[in-house]
Amino acid sequence: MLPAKARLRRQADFADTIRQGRRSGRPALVVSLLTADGAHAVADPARVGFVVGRRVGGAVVRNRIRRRLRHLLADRLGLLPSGSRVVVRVLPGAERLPASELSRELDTLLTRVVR
RNA sequence: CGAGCCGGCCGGGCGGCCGCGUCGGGUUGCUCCAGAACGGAGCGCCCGCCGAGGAAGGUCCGGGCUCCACAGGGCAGGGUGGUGGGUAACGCCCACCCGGGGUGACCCGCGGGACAGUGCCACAGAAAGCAGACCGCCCAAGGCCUCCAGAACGUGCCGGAGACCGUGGGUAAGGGUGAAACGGCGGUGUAAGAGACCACCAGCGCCCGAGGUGACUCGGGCGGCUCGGCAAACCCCACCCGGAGCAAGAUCAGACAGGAAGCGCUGGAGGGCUGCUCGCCCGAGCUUCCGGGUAGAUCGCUGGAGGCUGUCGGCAACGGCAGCCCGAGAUGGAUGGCCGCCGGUGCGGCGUCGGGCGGUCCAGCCGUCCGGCCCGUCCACAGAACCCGGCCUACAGGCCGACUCGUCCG
Repeated sequence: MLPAKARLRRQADFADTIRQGRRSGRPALVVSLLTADGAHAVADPARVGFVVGRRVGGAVVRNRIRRRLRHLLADRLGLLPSGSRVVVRVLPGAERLPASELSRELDTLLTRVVR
């Protein structure tokens, strides 16, 4: 799981990241990344948030996909630029992917976005 | 053994690696406060405890809790509806009564009132509520026709019988329709019939006796002989209900910018959280439009109508007493992720082994069925958000117990 410091908590963080960040998508996921601009944020670790719409499924399904992704992101926090913010949007269908495919999808999107 | 019925319970298990949240403890890590010292706070790190459900769900009832100054009367509105009990309370639960279903264990019932009133009863049917009568049955007089007879023939007339036609009257037994048709059956009776009368039965009303806290049941007598259903139509009766909801509410921090119009300042605008009204009370601001700002932290927040065991009372729901235990508190929202093994159950596999049957004289081979093993696949419904008591809905599979019916054995 993600430690508490690495989570996006505020509505404004989500809105900024999705609107201004670099975005890359696949049929299952969409990843947005916003790198830190000011010098004040360089010391902070990267922070991650998830958007799972109601169309994905019921509460149980949405919780599960979010947990799986959170575990995957926790292993990859070191790859992200420090101070950056990441939002992962989950599209319907992602919950049916097996673990290996889900991690592969996430990796391609992350490398594309980080560049 | 088979079929059924009722109740209770579980709803994956074990292991490896890596993680998350609250709380408690430690800290020779870093920063800050305080500084003589003990120390305190935050961020880390280490250790330990605990960490989703039977429905956490739908949000349909009932409460606790919080705020609305007090929570008063009437009307309106809403809800409930056999009886007795349980409970904080309920629309819930238990027991019983009544009605219906089942051979039975059991199951089902939104179960007050239709002489307080208004209204409705589709289709069919003559007629759907208070009286009436479509077909039919019967009687009377009339018209017309046929037949018989008056010893023969023709015509007419008188008499008798019958069919048909319309008229007047008597009937409600029969027909047919319907969810429901003015009691059922037998007899007396009659022109035909009819509770017109009689016996029995059903139903209604009244009285008496017995049992029960009661709903009600059982028994006896009398009466007039019979009077439909729908209140989940309005309605009537009895009882219950103030409103909003944890985004309740409280504290702290922080931000901003006001302007215009209208009404009013104690003979009073406006307000007291569903409407109207009476009463009581608060009361100097209120309403609309334009423009601007904030939506952070802490508390509420989990120990409670709490669980488990024993015992006593009670048919039971449940309650009393005693002992033991502490079982989530997140806030972009923890309670998990990846993998392996085991366990289930159904499906597929022409994979493999064994057996039965059929084809061929046999072996072999082929077809089909059953069982074991292996491989693959599948293993439900569903995620706490202030907390409880219920209801309803969803749900793969499994376990336990009581009882009923049928068959067989002793």
